Amino acid sequence: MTDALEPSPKTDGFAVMLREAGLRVTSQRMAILRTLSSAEDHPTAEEIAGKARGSDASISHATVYRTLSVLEELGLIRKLSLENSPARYELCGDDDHGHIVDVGDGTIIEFEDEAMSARHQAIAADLGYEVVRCVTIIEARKKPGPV
Amino acid sequence: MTDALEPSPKTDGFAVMLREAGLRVTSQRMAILRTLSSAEDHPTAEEIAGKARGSDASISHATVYRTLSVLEELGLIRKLSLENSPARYELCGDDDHGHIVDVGDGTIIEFEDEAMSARHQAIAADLGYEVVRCVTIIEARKKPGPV
DNA sequence: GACTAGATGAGAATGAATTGCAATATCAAG
DNA sequence: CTTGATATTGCAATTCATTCTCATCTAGTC
Ligand SMILES: [Mn+2]
Ligand SMILES: [Mn+2]
Ligand SMILES: [Zn+2]
Ligand SMILES: [Zn+2]
Repeated sequence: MTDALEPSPKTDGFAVMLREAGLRVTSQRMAILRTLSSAEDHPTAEEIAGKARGSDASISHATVYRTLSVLEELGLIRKLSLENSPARYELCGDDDHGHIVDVGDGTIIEFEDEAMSARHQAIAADLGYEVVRCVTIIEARKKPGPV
Repeated sequence: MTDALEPSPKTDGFAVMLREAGLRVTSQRMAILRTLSSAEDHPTAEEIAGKARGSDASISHATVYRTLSVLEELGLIRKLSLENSPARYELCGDDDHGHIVDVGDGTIIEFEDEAMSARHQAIAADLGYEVVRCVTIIEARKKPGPV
């Protein structure tokens, strides 16, 4: 139940990161960052726009898209391109985590798997590459419940 | 240098699979399947349309999209939704393979990794899911070549 | 050869994302 | 605290991939 609309140590950090990148700290950018910071799920650009308007009314969707691009290049957020649906976004911690998408209802479950991440690094390294970003999406179906 | 436009044991197999699924075997569907069958890369729908028109002139792009959906549901092909670009398609063998996308030039390299696939199954199973499909995309940068 | 459900072609429509441009706001400098 | 340079924004129009509508066509069946 933390208030997503107020400054906090976490969001203040965002401001610093923007400045360090030579970008201006605008109310729109902070509102979007706060929205992502308080999101438990993986919202789409338009969902982010809707929530961000709660703290800073009338943020245009053009600004949302532009800001999301900027933040992604900055490495602050991650974009998930799922099939047949608009892209979804999340703040990134520095973990390489994967997503299970329930093909039944679209639920997204996150998971971390050290072995998998290690494999990604190794596979890329073998081919002379250095990992920039990994996307793992496991589309899966709920198994018939036990008993 | 095999001719992609002629029937072959492989493409005859496609016809059988279509019939078994209760679908009609049309020249358009076969042309698209042959195109994918001879593709070394991961073409987009429009690229597929262009090549398929070589064997069956004037296949509409609507038909290409419709056919690709049908073939995907049938499990004959796989759709890859990469970021910031139209979807790409490939025939699927029954292997769960991943893709390394060179962030420099967009090159797509395929890889198979038994350990990784096993992890996918295990992770899903742990959460009570059964894998339908896995997408692994490793965006990576070429490492400075040795000497 | 005729019938019929399924498939196609042409183009309009949709929806996500991007862009041009004039107006606005950030922030460094004075 | 002002000012000015310029990054950023809002709005609307635009692009682009993909989907849809519907009249026409065709594969498969008898
Ligand atoms: Mn969501
Ligand atoms: Mn290609
Ligand atoms: Zn996530
Ligand atoms: Zn592939």
